[in-house]
Amino acid sequence: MSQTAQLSTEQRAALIARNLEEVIGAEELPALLAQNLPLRHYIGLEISGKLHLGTGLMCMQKVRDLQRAGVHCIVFLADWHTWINDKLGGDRERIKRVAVGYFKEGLKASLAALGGDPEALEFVLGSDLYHHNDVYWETLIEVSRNTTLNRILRSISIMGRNEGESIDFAKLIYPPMQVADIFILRANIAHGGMDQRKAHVIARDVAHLLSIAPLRDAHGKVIKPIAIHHHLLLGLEKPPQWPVDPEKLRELRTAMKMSKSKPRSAVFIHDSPDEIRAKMRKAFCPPPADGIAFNPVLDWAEHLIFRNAQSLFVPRAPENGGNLTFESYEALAAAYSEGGLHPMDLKNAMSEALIALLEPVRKHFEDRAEIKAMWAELEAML
RNA sequence: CCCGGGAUAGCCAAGCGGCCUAAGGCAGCUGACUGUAAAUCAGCCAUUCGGAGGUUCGAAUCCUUCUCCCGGGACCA
Repeated sequence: MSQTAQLSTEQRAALIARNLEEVIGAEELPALLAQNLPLRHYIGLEISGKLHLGTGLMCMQKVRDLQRAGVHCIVFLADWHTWINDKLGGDRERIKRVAVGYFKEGLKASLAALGGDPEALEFVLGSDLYHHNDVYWETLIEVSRNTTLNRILRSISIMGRNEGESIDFAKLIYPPMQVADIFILRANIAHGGMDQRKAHVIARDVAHLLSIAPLRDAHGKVIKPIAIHHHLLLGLEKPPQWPVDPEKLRELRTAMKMSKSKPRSAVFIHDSPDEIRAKMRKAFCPPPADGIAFNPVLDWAEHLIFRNAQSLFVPRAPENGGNLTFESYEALAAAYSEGGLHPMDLKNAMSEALIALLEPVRKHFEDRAEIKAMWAELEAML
């Protein structure tokens, strides 16, 4: 905190807003910071399987930034949302155990590896938040009263569902619950990947319509939560249409995000070095002639490696030109585009860089029997 | 509770009494080719058709029953 005290409002705002895909309500941020109000952040995570780099690193990278900016960070372990979405077999007691066991450990280890403070990170379990909490349920109804069915239907389509596919009614309760979570946790900053923007936008739209638990600033004025959305890492697979239509690039990137249900698309935070190398070797990595607009390996270099390391070292055999070091993503992308870096050398470099970045996380899971046991319990549920 | 439709591999899906130790597609796996992946080519991938009975020389295919899913209706003091 002493470090925070030395940061100017501008510096804090810059830390909060950096490396994001978008900040909704950016213009409200300086005023909020100037009030010296203790800021609260929230990111809600459904307990739905092994932690991949999108959750472990992309989310926690931002948490680290926020902590440095003096924001109190909260991970909301959404066990009810897991239940609603039929994940992990629906055994609620086990979901809870996995949430507070595996998920918490994995996220703390990831945050620590990225230079954040895991001890300062607050974890709130959905079940605990909802238990005997009238204000929560009242807010859920208030949010629902101020949202239309059409809007809810639109917002659930992002949960990986296809049009026309039949769903049970509980799925419709999911988005308003997510919105209520934000207000009941009194989060000034709602954080998630780009796939979370619909729920966050609803939260902002209803913010001024709530009477039970509105969000207020230091002067008691009702305010909207600021929504920050990080980049969704590309999965390592080839997209369905290739080459990609530049017009559709944005939606394709969302559709092609890393996913735990497509094991080839994702690297998990505790993958072994050999697993990481194998996945990288199989990754879709189009040659420079095809452009670099859609290249998962470069995407990871930009969003994971250069956000956490000064450089990327490329080990190369002498006959292929010898070793290389890149100091920035721009330099790397330029070299790749010009054909000065072979895809395989890029992959090798990325494998080793990721292995190094994840080394503390892997050790955390390997060294302690009880943590390994949590991981084993989760694997058994998949 | 009633009527109707359905249940075939991870997913989609053909077959509707013998040629089914079940077509095809997607996904996946292995190999070839590329100094990566992709693309392409070759190979592998359900002894079994939601469960249990029965009819028959013979059933995924017909009958009975149970379970589950979908659509609709009924109930609504």
